[in-house]
Amino acid sequence: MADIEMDAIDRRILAILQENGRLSNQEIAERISLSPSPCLRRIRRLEEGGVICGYVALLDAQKLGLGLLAYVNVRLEKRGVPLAGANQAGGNPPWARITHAECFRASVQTWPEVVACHAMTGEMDYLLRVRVEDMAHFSRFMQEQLLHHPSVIDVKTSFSLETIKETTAVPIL
Amino acid sequence: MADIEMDAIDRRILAILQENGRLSNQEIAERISLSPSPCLRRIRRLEEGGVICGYVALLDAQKLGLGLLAYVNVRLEKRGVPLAGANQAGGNPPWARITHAECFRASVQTWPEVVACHAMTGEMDYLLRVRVEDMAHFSRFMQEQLLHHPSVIDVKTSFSLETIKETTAVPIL
DNA sequence: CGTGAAACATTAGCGGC
DNA sequence: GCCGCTAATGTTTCACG
Repeated sequence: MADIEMDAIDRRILAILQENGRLSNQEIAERISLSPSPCLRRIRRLEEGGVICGYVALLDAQKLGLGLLAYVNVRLEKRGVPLAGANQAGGNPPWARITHAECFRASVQTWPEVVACHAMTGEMDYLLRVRVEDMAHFSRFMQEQLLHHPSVIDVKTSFSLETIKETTAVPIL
Repeated sequence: MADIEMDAIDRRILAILQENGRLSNQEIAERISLSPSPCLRRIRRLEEGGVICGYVALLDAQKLGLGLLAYVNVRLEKRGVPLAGANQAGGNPPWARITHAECFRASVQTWPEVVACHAMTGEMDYLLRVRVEDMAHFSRFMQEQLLHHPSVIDVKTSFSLETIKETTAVPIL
C-alpha cells in the first residue's frame, strides 16, 4: 500500500471523520467549505489508500455486561517448539515446524476476550488487553486458555479500576 | 443512564454496527430480516440508551506519521498537594485544594499524545497509551510533560514492536 | 411491525478553471 | 490536475394502518 499524498483539507476531513464517522458527505463538505463531489472523492481516495481503515460503532462495554478490563503481560518460551496438539488455531499438520511466537499469535486471534495484543519491548513479550464479564470469567480464561497454552511461561495481570481517558482518534492536528 | 432491555435482535444489530458503522439502515435491516423502520427505531433506542456511544472512522496511525506506540506506567505522589502553578489544565485558583490524582487526571486530558489512560491495580497507579511520531517526540513528551509533572514520581515505559491484534469491537456473541 | 411518500444524500458524467 | 454542477438513483424518516 503505497504512501499517499495528503494536504490540509484531507487532514481536516480525517479529523472530522475520526470524531464522528457517520456524518453525511454533505455535512462534511459544508464544514470544510467544499462542494459534495470533491469532498466525496477525497474521502474515497483516503479509504482506498488505507488511511481510513474502516468505520465502527463504539459500544458501552459496561452496558453489555463486560464490566472487567484487564491488561495481561505475557512472557513466552523461547526455545523448542510447541508440543503436538497444542496448536488449537487452524490445526497445523504435526510435521509443520512452528515457533512459540507463531503458536501464541495464532491462539490470540481465536480468543474473543483478547481485544488487543502487542509484541512489546521490556521483560515481558506481549501485552494483552482483555475484556470479560467478571472475575469468574477472567479466572476461567486464565486457567483454561492463557496458562494452559504451551508457549506461555509467565503472566502478570493488572486490572483497570477506572477509565480516565479513551479515544480511538489519533492526534493529527 | 438507566439500564436498557436488549433482545437477540438488538445484539445482532450491535454486532453488525461495531464491525461496520457505516452500513445503511436498509442493509442492516436486510441482514437481520426486518424492514427498515423497526430496525432504525432499535438503532435510535440503542443510541439514546447509551449502548452505542458513537460512530468513528479508524485511521492508520503509521500513514499519518504516528509510527510509535508506547505504554507508560505511572506512579503518583500520594501525600501533600500539587505545588502552585503545577495545574496546567484549567488554571484552578491557588486556594482550591486538589489531590495529586485530580491534578494528574486533568493534565492527561490536555495531552493529545495520550490516547488512553486507566487507573490500575498493582504497583503502578496509571497506565497510559501514548501515540507519537518517533523517539524524539516521545522523549520531548517525557521530559517536558510527564516527568515534569509535580504529581508523578515514577514511570516505566514499554514500546509496541508490532500489533498482533487490535479491535474496538467488544465480544458480545 | 410494515407500508408508502416526502425529504434528503450519494454518486457518475461533464464542462470549466 | 482539481473543482463544482446537474440529474438519476438510493436512503432516511415519519405518519398511519
